[in-house]
Amino acid sequence: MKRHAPTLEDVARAAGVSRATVSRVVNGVRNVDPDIQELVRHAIARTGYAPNRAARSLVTRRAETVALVISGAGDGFAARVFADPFFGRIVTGALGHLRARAMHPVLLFAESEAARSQVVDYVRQGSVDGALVVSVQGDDPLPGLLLSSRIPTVLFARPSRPMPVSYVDLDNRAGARLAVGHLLARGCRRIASICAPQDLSAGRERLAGFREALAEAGQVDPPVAEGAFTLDSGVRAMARLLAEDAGIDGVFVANDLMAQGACQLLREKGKRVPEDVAVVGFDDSSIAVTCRPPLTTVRQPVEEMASAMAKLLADAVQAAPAADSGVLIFQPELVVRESA
Amino acid sequence: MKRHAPTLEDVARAAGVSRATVSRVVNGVRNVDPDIQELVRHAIARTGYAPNRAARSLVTRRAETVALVISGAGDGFAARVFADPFFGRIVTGALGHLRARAMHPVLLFAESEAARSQVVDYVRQGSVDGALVVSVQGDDPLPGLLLSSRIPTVLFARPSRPMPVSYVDLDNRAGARLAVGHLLARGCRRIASICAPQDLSAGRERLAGFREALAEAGQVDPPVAEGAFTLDSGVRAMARLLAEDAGIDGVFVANDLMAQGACQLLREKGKRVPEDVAVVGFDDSSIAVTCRPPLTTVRQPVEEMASAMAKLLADAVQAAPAADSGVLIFQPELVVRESA
DNA sequence: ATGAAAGCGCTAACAG
DNA sequence: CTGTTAGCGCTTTCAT
Repeated sequence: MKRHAPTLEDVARAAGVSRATVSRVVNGVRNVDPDIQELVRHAIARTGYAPNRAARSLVTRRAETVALVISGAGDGFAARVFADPFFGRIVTGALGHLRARAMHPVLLFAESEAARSQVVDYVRQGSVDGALVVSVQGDDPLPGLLLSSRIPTVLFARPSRPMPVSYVDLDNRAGARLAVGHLLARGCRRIASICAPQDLSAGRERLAGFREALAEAGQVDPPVAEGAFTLDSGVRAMARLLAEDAGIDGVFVANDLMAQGACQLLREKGKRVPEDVAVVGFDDSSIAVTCRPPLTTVRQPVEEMASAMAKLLADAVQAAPAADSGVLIFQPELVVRESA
Repeated sequence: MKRHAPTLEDVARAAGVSRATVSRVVNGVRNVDPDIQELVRHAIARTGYAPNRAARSLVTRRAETVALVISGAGDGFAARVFADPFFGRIVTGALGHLRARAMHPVLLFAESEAARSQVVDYVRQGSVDGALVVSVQGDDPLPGLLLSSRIPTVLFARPSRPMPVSYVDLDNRAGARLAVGHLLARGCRRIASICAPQDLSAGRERLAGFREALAEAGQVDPPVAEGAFTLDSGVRAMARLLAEDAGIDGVFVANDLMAQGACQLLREKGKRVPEDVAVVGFDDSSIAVTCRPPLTTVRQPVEEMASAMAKLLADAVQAAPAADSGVLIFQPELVVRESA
């Protein structure tokens, strides 16, 4: 048995041609005699050859790989990410586009200072050609680090502090207005909100849209409680809201997971959803369907957005090292189910 | 501005030493004069040098990276994976160990034939030193492919067909017996099960343990319905069970997600949990806590198992190419909450 | 259309 | 303790 994996050299010898020819066949470069191609393919199959990525990457200066970084913080971060279908949609969307471009996606978690710098090292070492990053935390230092390392980067959602970087985002303000409009239309008179962390651009925008729409309808200073995107935090926020004003008859919640939490608490407090309190979520994640009752929610076209993100990155990688940044804003859509 | 990233050569020049010396400093090899070390470190910082992974990997024949492959099938596979906290626990556990060994985890999805062969290519190209694989599907061809590519591999759970590969697993049979024992002890007389896919070893073992324990207590041929680990399938399986025998007063469900589905259906049918029907889940995932009522469940020490898996792999990578396979079996534990 | 040869950036003997 | 040197496996001009 051979010690090492077969190399181009081995295949060349087996086929009786030069390394260069085998390389051409492997890479599908034309200008190779069909007969010889056949010969080489045979030799490849016989030897069980697989190109060595490191060697190739060393000369092409390409890894054919992009990082998909989920950046946040706290204990059990990975566990939390895996409890939220939202990320599954992002991964699905990005995968679709990357597979087509024959780019390998590599999922990385940056949940701590140490992990973050490991991620930065990883990309700086040329292991990937670029990074797609999803921050769950406001003021995430990662985009800045990546940017100053001159790594092609595309963010999901606008960075909390302005910087020259590409990103895709949802028109969050419009989403909130959609939700409030629906609540108003079904006759709610006392509307509250469980908002997202305010250090996140999306969190601020959704709250701003909520307040604007409500102000236009004449309700000022509505009850608001902040959650952290988790189910638990939704339960607690709803409890606070009820304590503040027991007469609430409509709630706009900044994501589906917290909306599910709100529904749970409401039921425990003897309130019927939507008869006593109508609830509108955000994201249209799979939870919206499995929740009891199924959630009326603001649909974010996550898969499309993630796919666009991948496309933006692929373009940036292909182009000059410093391609100019692109921004893509998507429009939300209201999906009416039973909770409101 | 420089065209390319700085290389060892650049740093060496800047520090007035040879490439080898810089390399030694970078890799923490001793035998380097402290003063020179300082000098070199300075030069590294000034130039913003980061070692090129491809070049290093080419000579060391190490990628310092392992793949964590989640293998299954079907549309929206990634989405389903991200809806199940179980995987989050695996990732968390594996990450802990890998980070300590300065190994980079790369999460890969093998949800289709095409994706699977991409994964195999990826590992065969030497992009990773080994693979940790979690199959959600019986008869997964991936372990076999990896094995015949002579890639160090460790599986989560026993492969459906015997093969010389390392794996960690739970004593699933014991877990089922724990659950049945509890149901029996609380007085259930008519116990059913929502089992997992029977092409999975874990599915077969849990069902076997269930039947054994019940047979010993004198209940033969209990009602059984198969689910697919998803919430939806749990709902449907529970409906079938009830249709078959309305007198069921206890259910052993093969995972928490399906148990949640069962609880939902039970409630809709006007049955109280646990008063009318007691439900025991499996895994002790985060769902067990957030479910209403919180689930009594069989705890699987997933994080520990995943960590052990990573350790097994790291050892295999360090050792000879063909280190002998190791098998580690963990014991389950019953966690009593409110559902039974 | 094919081959020869020059590196890509790094590590690891081997000298000194 | 430090420098010199020989590749690792591959792509890519440049000849032929």
